[in-house]
Amino acid sequence: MKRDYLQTLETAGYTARIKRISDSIMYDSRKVYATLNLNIEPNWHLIFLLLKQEKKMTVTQIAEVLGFSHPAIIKIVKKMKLEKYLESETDTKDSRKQLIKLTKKSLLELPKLEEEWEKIKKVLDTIIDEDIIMLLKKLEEKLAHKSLFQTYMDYYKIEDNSNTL
Amino acid sequence: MKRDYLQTLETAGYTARIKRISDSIMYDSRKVYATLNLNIEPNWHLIFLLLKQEKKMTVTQIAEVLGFSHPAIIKIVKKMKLEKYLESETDTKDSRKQLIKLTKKSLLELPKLEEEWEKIKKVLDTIIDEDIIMLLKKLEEKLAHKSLFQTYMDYYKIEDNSNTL
DNA sequence: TATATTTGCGTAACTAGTTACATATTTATG
DNA sequence: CATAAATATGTAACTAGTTACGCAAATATA
Repeated sequence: MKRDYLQTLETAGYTARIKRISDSIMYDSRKVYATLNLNIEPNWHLIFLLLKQEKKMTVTQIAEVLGFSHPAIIKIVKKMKLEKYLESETDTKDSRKQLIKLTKKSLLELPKLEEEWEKIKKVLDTIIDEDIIMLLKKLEEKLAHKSLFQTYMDYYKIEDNSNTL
Repeated sequence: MKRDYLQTLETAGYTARIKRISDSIMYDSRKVYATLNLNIEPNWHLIFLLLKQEKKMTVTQIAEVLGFSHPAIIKIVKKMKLEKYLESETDTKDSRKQLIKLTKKSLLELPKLEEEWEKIKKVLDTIIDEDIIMLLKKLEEKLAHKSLFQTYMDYYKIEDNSNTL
């Protein structure tokens, strides 16, 4: 039986194929970290880069900037704190806000991590070229303008009364 | 703070962006099904299409064809069985094998479901064009030839002794 | 100023996948 | 023919995300 069956499945196929690619990159990154004995998870990379640059950020800010839900950020931060890569302090002006920042350990290990990321980047560059980056942008613009769900609702003029119940 | 921050993050950004797109499509599909009061999950679509065509398949066959791990298929099948969309029988020639097939309920509801999928397809077609499909193929070919992990290992001539421990 | 609304964080329960391990059956081999 | 290896299914424990809900603090409003 053909292994590229997904390609024959049209709609369901496209989205599954995108997910397949995305998943395989993630799980492979994980394997690379494991092989290097780095106690780091793939999605931490984003947080490191972000906080290196911005120094202190709140949960909500990180979620907003990376496009995740805030509970996702809380989970990642919690784990990174356990590994002593992050610490947080309460904002003196607004006690609801938790200011999250890199620890000394992070800053110490960052050069080594950056070296590894550079090596991973070289490998990823053999897969992801200019065309793909352009296309990512195109897709993002389409989805940023209006979500797929909203497009569907508008297309068929369905009224979303999920908020009015 | 800019919302397209991911675009500045290079390597980590690309993979996160692909995941972001893939996730948003999935969660939006889920919303569409919910709005239509269809008690169906997005990834069931693939199973329906596959079994409609192939009639009977084993867990391993489905996993192979769709590119999932076999436990993933077991989970999906289990849920679809609970909703009476699938049933299975033990292969008479090889009692290890479970032959999975659509139920009468599935066959009865399929026309209606296909109608809905056609509507969803129209909306997805406003996002996914020829360029994107071509690119998907390109990416898949690169990854099919050699996994990212293997590419990394070969690139830096690291010996994978995870199997020899 | 008192009350209502918004905002920020956190948790719970869910989905979708993975790898690693266990068990049973079938097939291959000495 | 007995034993070893491969195959098929299933379970457990894990990751990564989501939505829905609760609570407290800050802000807006009557």
